[in-house]
Amino acid sequence: MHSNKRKRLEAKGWKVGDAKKFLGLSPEEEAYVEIKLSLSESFRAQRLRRKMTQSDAAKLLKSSQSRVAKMEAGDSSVSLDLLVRSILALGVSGKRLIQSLSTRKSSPAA
Amino acid sequence: MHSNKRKRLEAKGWKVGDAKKFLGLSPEEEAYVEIKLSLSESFRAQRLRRKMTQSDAAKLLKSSQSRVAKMEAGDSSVSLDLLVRSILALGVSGKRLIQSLSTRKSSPAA
DNA sequence: GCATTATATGTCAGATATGACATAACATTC
DNA sequence: GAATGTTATGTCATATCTGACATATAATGC
Repeated sequence: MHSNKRKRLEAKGWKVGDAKKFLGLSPEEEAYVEIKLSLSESFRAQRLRRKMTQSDAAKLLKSSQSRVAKMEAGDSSVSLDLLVRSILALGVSGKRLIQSLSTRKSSPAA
Repeated sequence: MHSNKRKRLEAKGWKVGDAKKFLGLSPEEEAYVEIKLSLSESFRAQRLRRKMTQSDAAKLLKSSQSRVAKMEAGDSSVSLDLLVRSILALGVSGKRLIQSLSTRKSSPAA
């Protein structure tokens, strides 16, 4: 694993440092986690771009501040469905959502 | 709505023809459905490319033939998570999965 | 320092997705 | 048209996700 990727994951609380578990992830598990993290970061970036607080976003999404925090933290209790629907609800088009998956640094599509 | 898109959705059992409900979908709801359909079709294409039956795929995914059928039918009971994890489990890389979302005809990214 | 605001973490009852099963509908070969 | 193989549809108990709440931990301004 490249160190910058490791850093990204550690920063999200995946505890890569001491986790045989993570290091043992199969390629498909790793790709899945990367897609989720990428969406998490997209969501946060879009929320901040719109100068919304987590509570503002929660209201828009008819969710709660705590769930928004978990979404942005890449918490394992958050589904891809919720992430995708939330990003779309912020006004990002399907096209741009997908572009963001392809164009990010350390992208799952890299 | 373009007639080719309508055709795609009708073919998947979304009953667009008589559905005010669908025609009334907001842009984000429509984008979400399009992403799901796109993944459904990707999954089926990949399964067939590997010359697997739905039962073969179910075994690989530790799921069931009926759920695979629902995945491919774009059934609303199937999550994005399951679709994405299943496509990855067939051996498609994260990169190619995302590319397929961008490059298809009538893509959600179009 | 201490309010105030924003974000993070833990828990849980209710909602939704899941694999499994039964069975139906289609297709292909004989 | 019977047999066989494949895919589709309906249902259900269990597993997983969800919003909500409480509360903790930053961060910012005074």
